[in-house]
Amino acid sequence: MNVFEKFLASSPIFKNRDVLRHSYTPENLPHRGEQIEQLAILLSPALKGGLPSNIFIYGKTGTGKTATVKFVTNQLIEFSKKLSSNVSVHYINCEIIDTAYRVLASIAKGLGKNIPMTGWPTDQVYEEVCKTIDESNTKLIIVLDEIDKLAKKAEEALYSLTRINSDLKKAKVSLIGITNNLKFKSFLDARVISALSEEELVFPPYNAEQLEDILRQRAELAFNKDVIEDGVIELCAAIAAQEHGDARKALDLLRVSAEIAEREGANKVKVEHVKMAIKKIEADYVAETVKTLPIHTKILLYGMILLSENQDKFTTGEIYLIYRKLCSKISITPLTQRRISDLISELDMLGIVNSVVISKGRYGRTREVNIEADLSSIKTVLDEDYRLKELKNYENELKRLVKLLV
DNA sequence: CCTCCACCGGAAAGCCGGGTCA
DNA sequence: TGACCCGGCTTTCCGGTGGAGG
Repeated sequence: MNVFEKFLASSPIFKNRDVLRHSYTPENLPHRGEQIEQLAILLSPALKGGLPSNIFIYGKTGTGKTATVKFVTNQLIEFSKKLSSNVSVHYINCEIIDTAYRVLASIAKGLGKNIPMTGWPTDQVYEEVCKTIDESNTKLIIVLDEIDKLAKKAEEALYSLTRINSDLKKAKVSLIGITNNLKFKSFLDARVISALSEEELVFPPYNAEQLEDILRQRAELAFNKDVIEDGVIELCAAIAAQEHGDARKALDLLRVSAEIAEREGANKVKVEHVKMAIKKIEADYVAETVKTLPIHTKILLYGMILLSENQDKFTTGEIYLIYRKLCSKISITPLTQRRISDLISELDMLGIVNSVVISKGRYGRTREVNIEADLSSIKTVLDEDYRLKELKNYENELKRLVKLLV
């Protein structure tokens, strides 16, 4: 039997797993009716030959911003074809396309004009883009997803985009900016903000009930009949609702649960699979986070793990002492305590450790730290770092030092 | 009630790599 | 091409502080 044969056999659980992926845009969006309606109203002038206002959309991750915009713009395109009015939409994810140059090149490309990846001065590209847009003679709607990623690098470009209509003769451009950064407004140039947010749309987080509806709708498409046991969807929804109502998280959780069930050879997804999925997602997060940490933070964590063998809470001072020791062993120049203090806060933000500032009276004021994430997941990742390999040789010496501290 | 510990955490300046502009 | 700028990281400096012990 060919090794691939068993993987080809149709899954007892999944009917179509793509439905659970982030990239999937569903045919209807539960509990976003209001936002869809508002967006449609704002965009409708494009169909009547008018110019829609620029729109700014806020909302945390997984609140359906991108899905809603894609949904509405797709409908807009569809409808404009019926009316044979000339409307087009260009979607840009600013996390991927993150410089002024690339944004402009991307717009040009969307209209069928290729611009070399590098080489031209930006203002020449801008002129070229204007020309191209004008030639196309269309109502162009540009969607800038994750616009905060762009703003830091290319504020100037944003500004010129907001004023592009004065450089156009026939065509018209309106912009839709999307961000999950609620503080975005405060650090952007006021001119740009006021130009961009002629209209604003806010996407509130979903609550547990709404998440359940979303999950049920997708589950219907993604799974075979009756493979999801009672309580599974409710649990996924409840967990995601706790973490700011993120639909993306809820869908991930459901998908991973089902994948675990499938791998186990089970023919139903049970509540216990969800519990395993929660653990797996958590472990994956820790592994991924720790892996990408800078070396000093890794050393710091390594030290904390050593400390945690003898005590479950430690102070900044203790951590710093061990940290310096570790640095000298692998000949890396240590950072100052002030910096380490900040690194500990960063680990706290990432949810790897937990730190609280406490006062021990006569014995000073310090931060009390304990490791929150799964120890063994952290260890595994740290052991993979070649720069920390050397430390294995000093294990006994280091353990003795740690004992002395207690 | 005062002291004084052991660190917190803000401010500012230095350093460095990468990008921009004339 | 070199001067210049920018943002992230780090150091230096330092005023501030909750509460156990006197």
